[in-house]
Amino acid sequence: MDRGFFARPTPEVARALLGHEIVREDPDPARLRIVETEAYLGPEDPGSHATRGPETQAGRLWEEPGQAYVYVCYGIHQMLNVVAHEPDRIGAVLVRAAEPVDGLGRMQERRGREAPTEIASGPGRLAEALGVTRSEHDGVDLTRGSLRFEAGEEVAAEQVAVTGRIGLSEGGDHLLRFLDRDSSHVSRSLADDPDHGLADVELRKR
DNA sequence: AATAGGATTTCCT
DNA sequence: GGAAATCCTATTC
Repeated sequence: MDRGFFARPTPEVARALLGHEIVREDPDPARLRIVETEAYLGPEDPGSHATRGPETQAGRLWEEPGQAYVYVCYGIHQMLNVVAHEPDRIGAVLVRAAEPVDGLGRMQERRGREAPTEIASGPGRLAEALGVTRSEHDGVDLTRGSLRFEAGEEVAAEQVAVTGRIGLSEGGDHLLRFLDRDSSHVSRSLADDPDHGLADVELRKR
């Protein structure tokens, strides 16, 4: 995926990433198909780290699209985001879940579980499966290099759902979580979100 | 099946 | 010192 892909409105990038792949070459190859993402906007979004301001680690959200923003959540889990926004704007997309395509064996080892649906069905799980850490990967260019996005097959409009974001104390009601409604590799099923919609319909309302 | 509690780092008050 | 964009295990129904 080239830089231009990420230099668009953040929710649009979150939706567009579904179906594409996140790959890692070093130290061993892994490839997963992205099935769930969330958009985090600028300081006007109460759920976004941007509320912490540009002088904090979240200052990454102000920088050039296409680079990784990796932080630690609850002291344990690494969260992989990609900076994504229009010029002079702010935001990033959290990669929340993906389906193993290649390199399953090594990912099973890192995760300590067998079932393919438990390899990367959650942001902390996904980072662990790929071996992504804040110290190693925060700020790396995800358009090229060992850890990067690669073009896969785009998910059809009628197959992409939007829901509120997960795990937020504030701003969770915004419809900014995007998922492949047919995938069994998501972090939580659509049925658990009474208030969901069709992604492209919601995006058009802006 | 559902829920409760523990793990344990990083950043900011 | 406390909160944080979570996950796993154990315990209970």
